[in-house]
Amino acid sequence: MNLRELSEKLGLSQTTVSRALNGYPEVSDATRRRVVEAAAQHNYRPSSRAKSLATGRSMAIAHVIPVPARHEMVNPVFADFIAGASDVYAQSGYDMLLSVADDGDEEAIYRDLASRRSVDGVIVHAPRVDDARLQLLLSLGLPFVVHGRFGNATEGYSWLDMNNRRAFARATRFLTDLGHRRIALVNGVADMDFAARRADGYSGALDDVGIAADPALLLHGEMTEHHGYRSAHDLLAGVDPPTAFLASSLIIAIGIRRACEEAGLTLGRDVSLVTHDDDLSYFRNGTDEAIYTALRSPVREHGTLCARMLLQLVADPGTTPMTRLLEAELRVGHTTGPAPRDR
Amino acid sequence: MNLRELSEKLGLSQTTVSRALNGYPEVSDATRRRVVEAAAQHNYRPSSRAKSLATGRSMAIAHVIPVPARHEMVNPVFADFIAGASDVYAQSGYDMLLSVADDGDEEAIYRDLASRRSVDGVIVHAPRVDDARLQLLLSLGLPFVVHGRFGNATEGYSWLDMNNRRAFARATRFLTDLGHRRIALVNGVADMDFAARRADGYSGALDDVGIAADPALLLHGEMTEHHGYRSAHDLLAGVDPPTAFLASSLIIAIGIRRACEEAGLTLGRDVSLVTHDDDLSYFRNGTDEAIYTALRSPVREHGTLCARMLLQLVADPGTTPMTRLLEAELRVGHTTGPAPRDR
DNA sequence: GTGAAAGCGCTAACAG
DNA sequence: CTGTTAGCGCTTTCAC
Repeated sequence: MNLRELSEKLGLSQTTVSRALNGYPEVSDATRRRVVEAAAQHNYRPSSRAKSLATGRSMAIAHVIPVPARHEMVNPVFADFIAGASDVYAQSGYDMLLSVADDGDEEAIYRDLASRRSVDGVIVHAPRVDDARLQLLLSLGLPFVVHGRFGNATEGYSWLDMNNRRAFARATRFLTDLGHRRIALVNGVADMDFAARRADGYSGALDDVGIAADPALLLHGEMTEHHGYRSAHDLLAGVDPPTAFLASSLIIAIGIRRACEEAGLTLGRDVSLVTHDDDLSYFRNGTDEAIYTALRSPVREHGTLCARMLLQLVADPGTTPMTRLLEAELRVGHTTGPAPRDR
Repeated sequence: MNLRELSEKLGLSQTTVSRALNGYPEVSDATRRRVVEAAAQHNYRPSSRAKSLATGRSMAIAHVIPVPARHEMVNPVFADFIAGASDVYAQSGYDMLLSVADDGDEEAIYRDLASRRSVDGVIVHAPRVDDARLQLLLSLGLPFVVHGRFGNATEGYSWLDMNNRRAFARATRFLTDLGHRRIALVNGVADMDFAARRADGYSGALDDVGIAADPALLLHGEMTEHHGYRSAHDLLAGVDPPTAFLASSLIIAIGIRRACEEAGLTLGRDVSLVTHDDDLSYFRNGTDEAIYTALRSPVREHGTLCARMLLQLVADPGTTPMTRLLEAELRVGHTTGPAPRDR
């Protein structure tokens, strides 16, 4: 059923039917009622492509998520983020386009999206410290919101980020206050912006209390259980092992926990663990928590916030860039404790 | 830059330019070269909406993924599946639309997709044993492929599934052969088709070797770490605890492992663990494996296979339904062993 | 309050 | 080999 058929069936012009359905005021109440009813009855919905072509707005938003080519791994935090965003889109009548980009041909994807005009805006994931995408996106003229930031370039575009530097400085400081002096940070991939800021917060906090950062205790890698396990395992087997771990994600923390347990260490007593917690729904359920001492930062909410920002930007392209810095909440529980005196 | 502008710039008709770009044979080589070059230079790509409207094909596929409303949880296996599928789409010039459906208004989403003609086909996720969606989808006339099956309705539509029944029968039999008689199955939500088949395989295998199934050992719930942990924890604290666990997913297995470790039990010695392994990239990296005894079943590959099936269906709507049943591979490692003699 | 007509940017007969 | 023309299904002036 299309507009023409529906209007013929009603003995009205396409114009009137269209106006009635789109809430234009100049339609009589009686007509509108009749039209709306017939539309519902015949299950009529305007073709999204025809509508897009006529209005010039595609009513769709793209999310471009990077997949490190060598691992073909998708970071599950995207799932939560996307769930949050898609709520917003659904409520506003937008569709969500998902593009999985092999590291590297991301640029081609953005160009494609822009020149094919398939979406009205883009959410950019996983920005790196020094990322060519920023210039590209600005030049493309496609509204976009970044989840995170592009290194020092923090102005001239819209982004939402959590205060990674402060969060990790705070967690580090929390551990040094407990007497820990050898604290390992099992971090994400080094050129990711979030990882750089976290490393920064960590080093800064050590500096503040006069502890010389040991490069061996700062480990970069993928956000995987394996990275957490391997890093912790190796450090614990080495000389002068850390008494505390700072994990850059819940998954990494789970790997660390496994290594600690295998080494016969009890968390919160023999060794402490603080993690950044993406609030992965997969691991949470009710009040129980697998890893209890965490910097809480709900990604799903990030998704809804970014989506809202973008829709606003799309609705009014003249808007000046919006930025939003969120603070993580430090929740203390049974996986941390004072540094063991004698080891 | 649109087709009109490009053709004017070249002094050719839109038709010729369109034909040159779309690889039609009747264009002279010289012209084609000139056109292709100009298109590349001006970064021209046809508007996808205009193209869709003209051709009647939207060149997009939707994935509808359900999110249990109460948990707002997204099962990460979707991420892997989608990564696999999106590869296929990218190569064939298709876009991927992602719809996150609150349990319940899934039907509205399919109707919407169909009547707005925003996609050429749909991948259906998480079918239930008795699922109203099957009839709906058939009546909608929108090509679709189901990842899994709709209970006993295994014909008249296209699906790809793994042989859940056989896989779990096999794993169960493997454990009974090792001498286990009390085997717990920590399964997914009961009305999910995959969970029903797994329970079926499990009970059948117990039956075959003359073990009376104890209902207390069959636990249904969400695919979360918490469900695994809680189930195993409770069983281990109860009377006559199981000597082996069968986990319906890697995440569940991780929860089970935690409960076992907390109870002071060593996997593969005091208690055995076999898991269905979705091959979640998050947990895999290199050759290391967190849980080693597993029914291997690579979801990412399921994604590419389903996508290929669907594209074929879309290309030739007359195709008879395709079905594909994959076998899981049982890999045996250090998390299983004979049943402990005395407990 | 309603309708006729133009046009969004492309593809696809049909001519030549 | 190239061009002319007529849509695809909607929205949106502009008239009435």
